[in-house]
Amino acid sequence: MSRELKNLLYEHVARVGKALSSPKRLELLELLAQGEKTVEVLANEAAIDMKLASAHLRVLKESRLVEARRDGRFIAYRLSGDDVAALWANLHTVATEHLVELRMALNTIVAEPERLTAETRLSLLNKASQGDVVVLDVRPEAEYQSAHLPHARSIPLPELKRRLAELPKDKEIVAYCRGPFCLMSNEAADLLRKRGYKVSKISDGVAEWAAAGLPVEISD
Amino acid sequence: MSRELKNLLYEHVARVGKALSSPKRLELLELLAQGEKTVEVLANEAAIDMKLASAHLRVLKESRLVEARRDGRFIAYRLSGDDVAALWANLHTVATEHLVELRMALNTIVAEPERLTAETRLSLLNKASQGDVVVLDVRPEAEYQSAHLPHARSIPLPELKRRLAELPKDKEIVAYCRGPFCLMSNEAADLLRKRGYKVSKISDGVAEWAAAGLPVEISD
DNA sequence: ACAACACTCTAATAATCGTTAGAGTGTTGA
DNA sequence: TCAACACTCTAACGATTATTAGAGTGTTGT
Repeated sequence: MSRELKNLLYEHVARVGKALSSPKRLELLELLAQGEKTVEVLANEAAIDMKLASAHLRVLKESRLVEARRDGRFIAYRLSGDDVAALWANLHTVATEHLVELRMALNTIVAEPERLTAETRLSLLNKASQGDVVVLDVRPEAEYQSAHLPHARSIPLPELKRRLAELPKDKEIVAYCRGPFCLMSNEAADLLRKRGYKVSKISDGVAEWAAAGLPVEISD
Repeated sequence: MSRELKNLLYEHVARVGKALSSPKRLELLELLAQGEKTVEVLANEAAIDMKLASAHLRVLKESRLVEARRDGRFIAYRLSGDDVAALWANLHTVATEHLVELRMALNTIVAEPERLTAETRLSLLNKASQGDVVVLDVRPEAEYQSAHLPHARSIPLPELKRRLAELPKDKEIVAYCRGPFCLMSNEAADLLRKRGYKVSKISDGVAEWAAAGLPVEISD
């Protein structure tokens, strides 16, 4: 008697799983984890047709992972909650942990599969608050405004070359961007390293950072 | 140039999402979160054909969420790691949090949608360790052996009626089972309440408990 | 009121998935 | 060595899903 009701429960959860079963939707979700964005922006950044982006966003909306809001002629989407960003972080962590193919694919892109531990994160937070390291956010400024790591400084990747003067040569610099699948911080680190800066990169984005239970800052 | 490589990453993660997109697979995953089980047991408990169970388990295995091990004539499946159980807990939490339909469906089954907070869990752990409450595990004994909440006592639901003498009438009893979608602890609580016991039920199973960062016990 | 814009909705196709049936594989006990 | 067992694999079907095109909707600026 309760079997059909139980099946109903699993079916509802499976709706969320289904929303997470398409690469494009995951990419959109990661972009939305950086902050609210319009369909046009999302389509551009994910390099897909706007109609297709709209269709995928509809699925995400029906599974209640994202919410939409009309802003003039634009429609802006955002995650339904911080727990959705945490779910995304959890999902790609499990995938990276267990899927050998994913780890190999990651290795062909960046020779750095190491994940941050609770200690490295805390020590970074500590050093950042004391000014011992410069935490560098290389995402677009709007995403920095939406949320960023504590004490982080914003220099979007395209502006980095002409804003080098803002960075100290004697301090350690730690660059980050959208998360483990984002290459902006790699490019930034390569650029800075060539110019003689002491720079490293971390794979965390704000979603991963928050999912680890650490605080993020929001620019008013 | 890096776009195809990036797509590859999302495709791999989507494989895990795809594995989570079928109600039957989620049910199997929840059963496996209780411990290692054979295909036959899984098929019986999920009330599906063994061939179908085998097919679903194959998908789960290909997405590396579960592992298989031959044990004589039987093949036993288990989760690939604790992070998989945590992912399942995270998934159904997000679903329950945001999907109105799921919450309503849950309400028709149990009139109790409340989720445990960090404080309730800690206070339960505290009271249990001091013997102020009896934590009662009503799952099959094998699942208790595999992992159970700290200080929990095992009385499988089918044996409860004839083992009432083991439970005190003056102490608070807290029953639990496989998780928020499992009804065994509800049945147990109903039974005990009718007999005059001071009993309540929590929605946590070992997966939810562990996902909250709390320790679980394993019987040797 | 009208055109331009930023989407969304509907419809239609090809590709993929869930489920079942039947044959095949590896293991155990006689 | 053989039968029984506990699965897995292959093939096949109907049912979904991804993607695109074309028409439709609500908003803004003139």
